[in-house]
Amino acid sequence: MREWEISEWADDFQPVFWAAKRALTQAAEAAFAGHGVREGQQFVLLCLWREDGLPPGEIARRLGLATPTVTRTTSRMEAAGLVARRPHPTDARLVLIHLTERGWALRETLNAEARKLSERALHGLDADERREFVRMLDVLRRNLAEG
Amino acid sequence: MREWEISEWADDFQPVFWAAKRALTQAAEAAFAGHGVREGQQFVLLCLWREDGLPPGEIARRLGLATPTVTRTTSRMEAAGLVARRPHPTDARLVLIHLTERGWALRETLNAEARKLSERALHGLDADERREFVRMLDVLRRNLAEG
DNA sequence: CGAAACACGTTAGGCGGCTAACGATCAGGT
DNA sequence: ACCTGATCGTTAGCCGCCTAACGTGTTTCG
Repeated sequence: MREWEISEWADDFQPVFWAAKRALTQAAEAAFAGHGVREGQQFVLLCLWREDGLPPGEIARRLGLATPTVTRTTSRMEAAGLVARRPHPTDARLVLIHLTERGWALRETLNAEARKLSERALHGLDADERREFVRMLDVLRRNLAEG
Repeated sequence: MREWEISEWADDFQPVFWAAKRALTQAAEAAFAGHGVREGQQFVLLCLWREDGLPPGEIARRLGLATPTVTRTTSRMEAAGLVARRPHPTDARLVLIHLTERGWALRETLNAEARKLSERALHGLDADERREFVRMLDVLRRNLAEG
């Protein structure tokens, strides 16, 4: 039996990764939804907790996202009362995204929620395995990063 | 991008996974787009190559997706000439998704494309590491699977 | 000093994922 | 035979992600 007859793909890496990705996305959505934060917004918050008052393009650059993604995400977050838009004092092209009190207030809560989620996701893997796992994920990202 | 020295979360597992997931999604999109197949549709094709003529609900069950996702995806694939809808001979509730000639013809091409993508993604990891990686991804999925 | 080149955010539109609600069909119990 | 309850596919609408096109403001250079 030749190898390509055993499984369709050379290995089952892609289906397994795909399934894991959807599982984590859904679990994260469930974990954050109760606090009015949608999956994906947590990384924007993470970014702003580290440095508040960034323009959308800079957030996109730091998170590796396209700028329109950040524009629309922050619009929704603004509607949800998490952030506020303010004009840049000297450069009228720029818009600065600022955390609201509510955005700051969620910091500890969401960090705890994220820790719980990671713990649940990685349950059964010891510290070495977790390190290896994160390392391999990063290898993957670097391998696929263009430019 | 290299901006990830996250100290906010207990570990940086989630951001790294998130970045890897987007990288793989985009790379897969790029790999399949030239053949008129969009990211996500490859798994429906994989499913039908194994067993043609399945109803949407069954495809959803096998792939772990919600039924409406499959309904819409197969609609787009129908418009793209990859599959065709046919009524079930005895049960009028069911719709059977059949591969077209074009859907069958892409089998080897897309498998080759997928192998290339996996090879590129996992470059630098030996066979043992790849097995471990896939195993840990599956642990993750099982840990997060509800029910 | 003015026009071209550049930088920035937004809008428009597409795909992939989801849940909720709807309509149609089949199967079971009375 | 009929009404009830499952089962199935589709529609509608939300969010996350993307690219392309647009409009406005800034910078640069002739």
